[in-house]
Amino acid sequence: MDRMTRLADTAEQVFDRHGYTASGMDRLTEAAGMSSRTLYKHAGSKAQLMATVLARRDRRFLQQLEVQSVDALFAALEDWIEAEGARGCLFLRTRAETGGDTPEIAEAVAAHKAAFQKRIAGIVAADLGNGGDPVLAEQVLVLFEGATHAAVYRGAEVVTAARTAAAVLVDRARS
Amino acid sequence: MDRMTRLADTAEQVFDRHGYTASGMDRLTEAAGMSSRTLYKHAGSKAQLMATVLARRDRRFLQQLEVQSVDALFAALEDWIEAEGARGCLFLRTRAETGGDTPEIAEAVAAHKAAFQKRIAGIVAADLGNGGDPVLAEQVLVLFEGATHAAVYRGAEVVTAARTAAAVLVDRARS
DNA sequence: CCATATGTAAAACGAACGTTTTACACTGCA
DNA sequence: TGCAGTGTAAAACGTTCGTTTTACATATGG
Repeated sequence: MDRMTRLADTAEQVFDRHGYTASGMDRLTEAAGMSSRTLYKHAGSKAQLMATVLARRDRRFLQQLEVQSVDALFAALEDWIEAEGARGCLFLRTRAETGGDTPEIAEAVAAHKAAFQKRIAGIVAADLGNGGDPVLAEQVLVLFEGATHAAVYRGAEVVTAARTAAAVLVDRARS
Repeated sequence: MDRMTRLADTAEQVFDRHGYTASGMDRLTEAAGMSSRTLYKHAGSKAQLMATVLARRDRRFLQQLEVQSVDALFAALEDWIEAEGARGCLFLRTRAETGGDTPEIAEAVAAHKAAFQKRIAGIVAADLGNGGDPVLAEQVLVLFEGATHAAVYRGAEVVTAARTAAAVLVDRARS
């Protein structure tokens, strides 16, 4: 396991649990088990490190969402939350923390959300077996985002509620 | 307009736009137009100031949600976003930023979300005209939370998508 | 007209911030 | 044997953090 992987993995955990601004470089170097000199050589800066973390998380997250039905989409979210916990969306949180003033972070967030929305639209189209349904896709996206954030304080059961709600909407759109 | 009101109002804007940690006391004193000494006399500390801000926002937000139907609930969210913009939920953002390590903030967030969930359950019960429907209430909450957060990057139109989705679910529950 | 309260302006506090530098140890290849 | 390359440990950089303090101005009420 090379140093950049180890650094990005531990940084993702620290940033996710304590927030971007509140996570000092001391905590990151200690968690990654390397000196600050090595960290800066590999990561460039704190903001670049966060951008790297977000890019890797984007890949990992979208990989988990490689499904062909809306029901499987919410099943995947259940799996994700069970494995990672429910702390809301790291992308939106980070973007809000930095107020969009950090270009590399703002770009990583925008890229992720665009890809995410596209993925949802594709899943809805595959599920319906036609060219897609933009309104339904938007509703599924809202349910997904809502489940992600409501799970923070209502628990993982809200994903089930979102899942059955989505099933109703898909069923309606199919006929 | 007394000083505490002026302070809380401007602090809410600053915190909401730039985040809790990233908002230094200098920016707060300057925005509120008062010396740091006066600020600390009235607010106690930065964390207490944020807790005060959250408590006031909780009152204002729930006031806007004093409606009797699910449709009016999402209409109220549309109004809120038009007036305040879409930056996600300040409560969840602040809680995530502090990692729950600041008791007064964690308590304010927990109190708000409990009241919010109770309000939704009440609106669903009023709309259905019966004792309520816990599953439907959870689904409406997820749609509301989802619209709040999706609006950040998809625009206020997602609220309309959530609104029509909620109408479908309510209609189904009524029969 | 003095006393008290309440405010401002600004300096100062120690701590923590992100980042860079210094000094030194270990590897692998000529 | 020697020389890069890559790592660590730790001090130091200047800045900013949240908070307190000092010194001084202003208004109100007995």
